[in-house]
Amino acid sequence: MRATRPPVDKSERRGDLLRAARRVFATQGYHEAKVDDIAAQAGVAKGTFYLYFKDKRSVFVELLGALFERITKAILRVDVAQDVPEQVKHNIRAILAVLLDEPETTRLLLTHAAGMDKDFTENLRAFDQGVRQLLTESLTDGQALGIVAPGDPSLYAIFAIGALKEVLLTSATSATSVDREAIVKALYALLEHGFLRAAPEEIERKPPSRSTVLRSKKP
Amino acid sequence: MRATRPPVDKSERRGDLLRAARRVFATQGYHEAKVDDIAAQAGVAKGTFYLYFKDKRSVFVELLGALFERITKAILRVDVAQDVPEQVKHNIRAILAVLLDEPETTRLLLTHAAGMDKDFTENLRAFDQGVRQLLTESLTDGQALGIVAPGDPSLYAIFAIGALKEVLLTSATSATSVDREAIVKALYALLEHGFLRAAPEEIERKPPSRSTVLRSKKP
Amino acid sequence: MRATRPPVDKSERRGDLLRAARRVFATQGYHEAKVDDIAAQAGVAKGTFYLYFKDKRSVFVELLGALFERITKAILRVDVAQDVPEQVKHNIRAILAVLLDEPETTRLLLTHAAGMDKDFTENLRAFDQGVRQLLTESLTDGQALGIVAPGDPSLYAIFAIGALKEVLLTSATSATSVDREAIVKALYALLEHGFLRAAPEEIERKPPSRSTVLRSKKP
Amino acid sequence: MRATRPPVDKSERRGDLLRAARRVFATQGYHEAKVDDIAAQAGVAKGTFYLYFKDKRSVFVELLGALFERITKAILRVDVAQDVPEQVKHNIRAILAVLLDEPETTRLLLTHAAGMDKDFTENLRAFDQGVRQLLTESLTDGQALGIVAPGDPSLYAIFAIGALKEVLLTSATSATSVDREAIVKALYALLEHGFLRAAPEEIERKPPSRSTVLRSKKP
DNA sequence: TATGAATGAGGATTCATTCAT
DNA sequence: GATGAATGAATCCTCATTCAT
Repeated sequence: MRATRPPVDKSERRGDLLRAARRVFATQGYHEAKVDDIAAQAGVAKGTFYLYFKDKRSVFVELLGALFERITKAILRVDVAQDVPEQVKHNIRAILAVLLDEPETTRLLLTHAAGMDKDFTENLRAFDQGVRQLLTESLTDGQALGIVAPGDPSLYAIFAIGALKEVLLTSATSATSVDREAIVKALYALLEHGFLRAAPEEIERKPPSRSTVLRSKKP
Repeated sequence: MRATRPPVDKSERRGDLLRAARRVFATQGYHEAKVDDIAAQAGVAKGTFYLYFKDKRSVFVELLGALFERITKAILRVDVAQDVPEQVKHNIRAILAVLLDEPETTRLLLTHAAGMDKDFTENLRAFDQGVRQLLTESLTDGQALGIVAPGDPSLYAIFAIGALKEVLLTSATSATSVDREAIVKALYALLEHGFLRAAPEEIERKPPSRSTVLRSKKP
Repeated sequence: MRATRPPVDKSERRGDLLRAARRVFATQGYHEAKVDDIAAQAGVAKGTFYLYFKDKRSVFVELLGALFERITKAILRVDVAQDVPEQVKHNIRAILAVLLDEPETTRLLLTHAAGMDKDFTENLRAFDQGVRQLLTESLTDGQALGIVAPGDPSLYAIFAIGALKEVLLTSATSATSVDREAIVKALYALLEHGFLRAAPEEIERKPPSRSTVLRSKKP
Repeated sequence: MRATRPPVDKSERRGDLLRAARRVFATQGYHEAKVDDIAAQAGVAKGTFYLYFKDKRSVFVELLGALFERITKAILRVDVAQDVPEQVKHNIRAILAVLLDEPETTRLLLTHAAGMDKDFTENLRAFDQGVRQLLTESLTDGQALGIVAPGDPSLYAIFAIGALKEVLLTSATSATSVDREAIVKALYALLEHGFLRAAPEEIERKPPSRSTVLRSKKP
């Protein structure tokens, strides 16, 4: 009846539970994850869970909150006075670093966060909003400087974010590991030139070479 | 025990319930949606729901199944022998038509489908897979013809899908209505040229011709 | 949400619930018995029931399974080389001991088991079959030795079982306690001589032997 | 929407439903039988059921009530001044006739009636009581005349009834048809002489014929 | 009469949370 | 702190019964 596992260094407990929760949530999703499962995964009794967390929801929120923070920190506001391409790539790289290192949390964010809760969905939207906002502003700055094409900058932000999300989702979801730098390059290339080269009239106008030039990834 | 409401108009019921379910699921998410809510929304008693659907899950599945089908039908495989840009735009337009007309179902798909069920998540992945596959193949064809940039075509597919998903999510999520044709153009422009013009020096260095011309499409 | 009742004495709970279920099932029958009733009878909350049993059906099955086992153990295969009458009486006595000590379980078996379930009915039939089979075999052995009258031994088995069942049912059903030894004797007497002495003239008319004649079915 | 099957002779309906109910109840048991099943089996709509019967329970009660009546009518009180064996056999025969002709109703009575209802169980007990009573009285009369062995006559009644019930149950339950007259003879023989011939000492004492001797045990 | 769509009471089951030890 | 037995609110689903047509 008493078990009281040797005080594993005390404050380890909370981390154990957090990690356990992350794994269980990522595997089963929020609703199929039972507090029992989390406790079992952490190797403690169910009651212990409640010594460290107010309730099931709050662990989930905490896990994603921490992720939000890390992502937020990882993103540097692009200074248009500096080397923009490098900053953009840096941001992509940084976000990938945060999220690909924690495929479980990524799964939480990208596949299980939405199905959670009305309240939390609001949270999530707020975060998304924030990121989009930030990016939109940078793009607007960029347009002023002519380094971003004219057009709706928030649409551009959405596209960029969507593209990034989808690779992350795919990576976090599939078992295969990925070549991060390849993603960085490919995504940056997309932002800079797209990947469609279909412009017949122009192709006709500019006879031989050029498409090569066009494709010449990123000078 | 009572038999109240006269059969309204007969086969309306099923449609009513389907619509009610769509709304409730979209609003509350699968788990917060109670069968009672759906019935109430449809203006019938709880038991009536079960006259038309096996269980709560099956309505959800049916709603998304129908959506999958409509999306699948909407997408035309790009024939690289034809006018590619137009076909690409057509596909974007078609998908937008299906999903922007039903923001609720779109919300189901993009925010609530994942939180459902392990089984259903599998379904969902299969659908995603299918779409990605199709697009990847088209892109591969395109590469052979030089109208798609070299590089990992499945990465391109992922980017394109992600960008599209994100606009859809944003649109379906925000109250504001959107200018579809603007989205079509902007997305197509992204695919064709990206939006970063990050190397002014180079642009200057490479005077009049191509890239400028090419890019000048939109303004 | 509350955690009330201190674990009493620990593993008592299961037994409490089992007993409670037995009583409630015996009183109300399987279908009229609500899980709430069982929990209430055991003095615990409904949820507690499910800590110890998978579902309502499984308690019922467990109760009867245990009974089947006890009955099966109680019955000794008659060794025709030994004192047969004593063995027969022993078996009667043993079965009575098992079943009269638990009138509630007996009621479960004899009046509520059949109304349960198609599946369970099958179970029940199998048990009946087994007992009948065993008895039939013994009787067949007995016939070879001339200590069982000629005739269909399975019919004899059925009669004996039926007679025993009916006393048990009557006893378990009526409030009055019974004199077990009286039952043993009376039942044994039935098996040995019947109770009808209906043909005085014939007995007189047909002097010594020919009881064969007497037996000659239907005078 | 209208179907109104051609008025199959009107009063047929009730009989159809009764027969349908009998079959369904016999097959599935009272609780697994759905009113829908009965209506379907009778080839009418569910609502029609309620035009002829107050509720589900009442059909069941009616079916068994009719059976009770037929059984009651079939049993003739034994007149000890007449040919007793023949009367006994007649009763056995009559009961078999009623019940073996309707194996379904027999199944209702013997396997599904008990699991029904508290109220109905009372009903059933009353009927059983009545039959037992009647038989007990006859046996008591018989004892006065010396044609029934001494001993508790109600116990004898119980045995006889139990033996009969069990054959009926077995017959109604197994697919194989049975030789009624064989049952009559065997049961009567049981009542008259039992089937055990196990009396070793006596066997030694009465060399040749023995079985007669054996049988002479009680009188 | 016959129909069958609609109703909603009723009950089994789950699981987050509490709290006596 | 740790434990895990106990709790009961919350929901899904079934199906006998009703009644507008």
